[in-house]
Amino acid sequence: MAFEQVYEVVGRIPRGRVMSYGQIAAMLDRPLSARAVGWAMQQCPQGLPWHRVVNASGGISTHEMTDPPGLQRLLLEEEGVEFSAGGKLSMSRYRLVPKSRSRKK
DNA sequence: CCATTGACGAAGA
DNA sequence: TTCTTCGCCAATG
Repeated sequence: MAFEQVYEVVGRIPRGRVMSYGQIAAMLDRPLSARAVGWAMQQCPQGLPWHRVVNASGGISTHEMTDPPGLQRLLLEEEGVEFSAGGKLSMSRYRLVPKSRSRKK
């Protein structure tokens, strides 16, 4: 699992759109490496739209140690992403679809 | 080299 | 719908 690839994919996520760790892993031919992707994000270099990466549930999984709590949500809302009452977003709506790069259905 | 942990995910209760 | 369990990858002790 080349973390560089992970960073590259994350960098391709357009504004107002998000991707799950598992989705990124699958994009790298490693559908079962979602956790490894998370590890890569833990060392995400600056200048990367890491806030566009959320878990498959559309929730925020960041930990306050490496990232201020609530920051990711604010950044996403800044891009027009609407969150549900549960602090989660409509993955089916904001999820970036590979190859097509359009919202699902 | 083996065991534990972690920004995950899908399935079962 | 929410919580728990198991599986997978990479890193660390």
